[in-house]
This record gives sequence, C-alpha cells and structure tokens, in this order.
Amino acid sequence: MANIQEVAKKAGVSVATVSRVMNGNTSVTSATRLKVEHAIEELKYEPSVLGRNLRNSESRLLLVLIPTISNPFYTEIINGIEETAIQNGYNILLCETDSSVQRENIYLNMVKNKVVDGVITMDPAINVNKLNDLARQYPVIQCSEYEEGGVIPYVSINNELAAYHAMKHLIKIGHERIALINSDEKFLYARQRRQGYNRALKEYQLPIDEDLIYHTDQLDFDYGIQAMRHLLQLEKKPTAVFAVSDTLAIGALKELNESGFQVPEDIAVVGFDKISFTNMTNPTLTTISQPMYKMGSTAAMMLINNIMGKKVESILLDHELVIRDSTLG
Amino acid sequence: MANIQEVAKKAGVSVATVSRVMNGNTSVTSATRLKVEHAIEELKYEPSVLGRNLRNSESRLLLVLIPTISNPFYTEIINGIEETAIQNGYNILLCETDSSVQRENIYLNMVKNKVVDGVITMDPAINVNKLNDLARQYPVIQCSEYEEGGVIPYVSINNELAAYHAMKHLIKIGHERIALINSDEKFLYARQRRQGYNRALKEYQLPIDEDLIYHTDQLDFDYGIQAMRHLLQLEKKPTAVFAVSDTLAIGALKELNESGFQVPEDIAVVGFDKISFTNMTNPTLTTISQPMYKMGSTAAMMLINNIMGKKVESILLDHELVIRDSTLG
DNA sequence: TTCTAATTTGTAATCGATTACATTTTTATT
DNA sequence: AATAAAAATGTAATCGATTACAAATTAGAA
Repeated sequence: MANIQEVAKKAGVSVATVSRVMNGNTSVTSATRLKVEHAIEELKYEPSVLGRNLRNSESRLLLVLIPTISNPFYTEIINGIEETAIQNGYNILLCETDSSVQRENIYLNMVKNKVVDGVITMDPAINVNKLNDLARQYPVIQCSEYEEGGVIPYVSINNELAAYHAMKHLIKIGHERIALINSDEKFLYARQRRQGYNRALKEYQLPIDEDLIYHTDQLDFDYGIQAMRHLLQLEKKPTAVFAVSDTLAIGALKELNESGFQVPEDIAVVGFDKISFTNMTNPTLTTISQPMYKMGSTAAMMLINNIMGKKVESILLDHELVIRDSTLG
Repeated sequence: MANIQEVAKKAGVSVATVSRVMNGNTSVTSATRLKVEHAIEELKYEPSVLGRNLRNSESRLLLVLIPTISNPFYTEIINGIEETAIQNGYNILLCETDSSVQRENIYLNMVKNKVVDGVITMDPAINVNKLNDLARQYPVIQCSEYEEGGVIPYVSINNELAAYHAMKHLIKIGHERIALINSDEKFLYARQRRQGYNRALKEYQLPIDEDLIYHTDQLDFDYGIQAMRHLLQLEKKPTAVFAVSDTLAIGALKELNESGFQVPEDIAVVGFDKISFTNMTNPTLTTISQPMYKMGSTAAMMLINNIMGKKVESILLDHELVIRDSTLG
C-alpha cells in the first residue's frame, strides 16, 4: 500500500499538498488537485489510519463493554450503537467482560492508551471506582446499568416504574401471590425493579412474602428453570411470576410446561426486555418492552458528543408493557 | 498520560532504555531497570499503542465480519474468537455487514489501512472476488461459510453430511414426506445441505418432491413461520420438516403450535446449529449441533498463525445429531 | 510596470513508540 | 596495568500522517 510520500512524488508536489487534497479543508488549485487525485488513483492510495490517529491522537474507535454477548438484550443494543457509530465515522470495538476483573483492566486501559476514543459500558458488575476515575479524564457513557447519583452520563429506563407496571397488570387481572425472580440486588436495576414490585403490592395492600422472592446469579435460561423449580416446591405456590429478564422468564415458562402447569391458567408469567424469543414461546410471553435499539443509538450519540467536547445529559427512555398470552386468560 | 520521553527523563536514561525495559528482550542492568520501573510506576506510564503500532505496523486487532449479530449461532462463535484472541494478545473489532456492500467496503479497507491485522468473515453474502483480492496480500480466514475450491483457509463443518444425518434420522423413524426449509441456494451451506437432503432421500428410494422445498431470504423466526405456513397449505402435507437453521425451525415450530398441530405426532421438526434456545421450546428441538465455540477459537487461531506468517490449512470440524422431543414420538 | 495582498505550495516539526548503529562502560584475560 | 571482548546505554532514523510557519506564486491596484 502506497504512502503519502509516494503519492506526493508521483504527483510532483509536497506531502502537505496531498494531505490537503485528502482532507479538502484548505485551498488547493484545481490543477494540482487533479494531479494529486490522479496519483492517488494510480497508486490506489489509502491514508494510513495509524499515522493519522497518532498525529491526531484519536482512533475513531468506540469501546463497547458488555457482560456477555449471549443475551439478545445486549445484541439489540449493540445494533443501535453500531449503526450510529458508523454514521458518524466511528467503529466499535466489542468486548465481553464476562465479569472478569482482568479483562476489565485490559479494556479500560485501552481508553487511557488512546486505542479507543471513549467507552460505553453495559456491565452491571463493573468496578464503579475505576470507572469514575476513568471518566474524570476520558469519555464514558453507561448504558442500561448506571450509578445512581453518579457523575457518569447514562441512558436507561425507569426500572422502578416498569416493574410497577408489570406488577399492576398482574394484580389487575386478579393475582395476589406474585413471585419475583430477580437477579442479585447488588445491581441497581435489580434493586429498582424490586422497588417497583414492592410499591405495586403495597398500593393494593397485598403482603410482601419473602418466600416468593428468588434471586439468581445469572440471567441464562437455566437459572430461570432453577428459580421456577424452587418456587413450585413452595407450599403456597404463586399464581403469577414476574422475572426481571426475558431469559429467566423463558426458563420459568419451560419449567412450568415440563411440570404440567398451564400458563396462564395455573400460573401467569411476565418477563422483561422484549427480546425476539418472547414471541416464539408457547404461550407467547407478556413482557416489558425496552427500547434497546434506541438505547444503543442514544448511548453512541452521547458518547460521540462527549468525545467532541460537548456536555451530555443522562436520559431515561420510555418502556412499554406488552401483554401477550402468558398473562391472558 | 505520560509518554516515553518523560519516563526517560525522570529515570535519567534514554528512551531506548525505557523501551528495553518495557519490552524486556535486550539486556539492561538491574540497577537501571529498577530506576526505570520506578519512573514508570510514579508516572503511571502506559505505552501508547498508537505509537507502537505505527512503528511496528500492526494493530493487534482482528476484524470479525458477521452478517448479523442477532443470530445466537454467530454470538457463540464470537465467544470462541474473542477468548482465543485475548489469550494471544489480540482484540476483536466486531462488525455487522448487514449484507451491505458499502459497509463491506469500509470494513475491508480497514485491513488494507492496517487498522486491523487480519479478518475472519462469516458473511455468506460477501463479495468473493473482493475477498480473494484482499487475501492475496492480507490474512483472511473464512468461518462457517467458505468458497469451495477457493484459496482462502476456512473452518467449517461437513454440511452435506450433517444434513444427511438429520434426514436419515427422520427417515429411520418412519418419515417419507420430509419438507426442507432452506435458505437461498446462492450460499454454499444451503447447496451443501440440500445435497445431503437429496442423498438421504435417494438412498432410501424416496421421491424428491420440489413442493416440499421452501427457500427463505433470511433466517429470522418470522421466515420460519412463513415457510411453515406455506407448507401447511399444501394438499399433501409433509410429516416432517428439516430446517437449515434453528431460528427457522423455531419459527416453524411456533406456526405448528399456533395451527393446532402436534409435534412430533403430526409433524416432526429438525433444526440446525443447536443454539441454546432450542432447549427451551416446547417440545425441545432435535437439531444438528455445530461446534460453534470451537469453530470460533479455531478460526481465531488460524488467523493469528496466518498473521505470524505461518501457513494454515482449512479444517472441517465434527457435528453431532442431538435428538430431542421434536422428533421423539 | 511595480508593489502589495492574497493565495497556493513547500519545509520541517510533531505525535510516541522501536531499533540499527554508535558509543561508552564493564568484564575478562594476559 | 593494558587490552580485547562483551555488555549496557545512547543517538537518531523511522513508521505515516497533519499542520504551523515560511516561501513562492499569483492576482489586483496604482
């Protein structure tokens, strides 16, 4: 691949002029421009991004940190990030942390090293102190999970309200014993959704039965199965289940089918996220729709603005309750 | 962030010595090494990857091209790629082509521009000529989809044999009218799986009924639903369906459930890939298990070897038929 | 035509590392 | 102690772009 010197030589001009033609900001005679363009054409010159980045100290790369790529919730968000990034001349470096501190370190160093211009993190298990340190000097955006009252801009939804809506729906169709399959409450979203769960119950003067609340370590299908298995062993079984992730809800649904329970007749199920699978289950799954694509593109736009030195504000996007067969008698 | 000059100054040595300490290959007295390490510590120095890459003309980044991030088949492969990449000091730049020529161009230029050191493509719709051009000068590996008789190293499975196995299973349990939900036969894997389908039928002297073969444009659930809807309208309906992707099979299953058919009693279903969701459907889905993680890590290893100048050979990995409820009477 | 101002083009420093080669220091040998 | 050989360290070029500043060219005005 030819470099800028060779083009300059071939066109009989200086490298500065070639650079000017490439970037088109300062004035070049149309005659020389033509000469240079010819040389570029002939040599099939493509400027080295490495050289340019070193000089400009930018990489046009955005780091995206996700806990796992296996959850469709994240892949939809990534779609949104990628589209927006590309539209603005950026590309994304996708990295799974797998909640490993070592990986986290590698990735966060990439920001300091200027391998990337900024970072969007969706990892709820990220080290908050380290992230805040980083955010002091470099562009950082949190997506979906964030630090309450923190200084890092974020895009998310109102988790408390969304959970409240899901619960209100279950209560309104007559359920009184509603189980909650939650993830670890060390995560903000888990605490917030728990609060929504509590609020709805209180509002309708229903008791909060700790037996009906189950915490899982992860969000995979299997953990939903486990959770449901546990809940079915209770003496006083729930008549409905609210899971804080569709993947958990799908696992729960599976276990209910296996055990011969009718959904929603025996037990109703509500999920969270609206991943595309939820329309394929039998019955289809009632769920809280998160605007995942929008969340991704918003996060990307916020990060790019931040990189360009603009001040950005955190945003809470709207959710929506999607009522399907798993709660429709 | 401090640079190498500042460290050199603080340590009272030259930049070369600092570089030597950083890279640890050539000899440095333990006294000076200590001085330098102290300076590095104090200034919290991290070498600029940009500067290093420019000089070494490498980026330690691998480009991964996928048609879409939404299919779990690809995300499992990506897991394998990422793990292996990181183990070898590389990171991955994940890019969805969405089968857009424009994006394809952007991404392939990244290879020429040395933004990345090599590329793994899983996009079946990629422009083969362009890819071959690229592969003449740069490291390129194909994963899953490849060019038959081409020169680009690939890792895949024996698609013909896998489809043959799936069909043989269906035939052995008594099916004679077996529909095929295939994707566009412009893709090699589609042609190969079709061949396996044909071979099994021929071997058991069953007729090949073109009415039973349906082609879809994409692999999303909806296309599986469409396909099944079409097949159910046939006068002589199939008693079994073989779909070349789990996502299609899941859509088909959904449509069968909706339409009141019993699986596998009325119609049996076999998928392809063994994505995790196939264990969550009701009934669980019989499918061909592809070693996706292995495929990813193999592809990554091949690419890294290729980058290091080694010659690499194409590999076909083993598949496995996983029999589940959708074919178990 | 001559001079000034505006425009175009070139020169060379710069970004931050690596490394060939040169120089200095240390070690070993007689 | 003198010398050669080996080891440690430093100097400066290099990767490929951008850009401040300098120099050259052109245009315009008198």
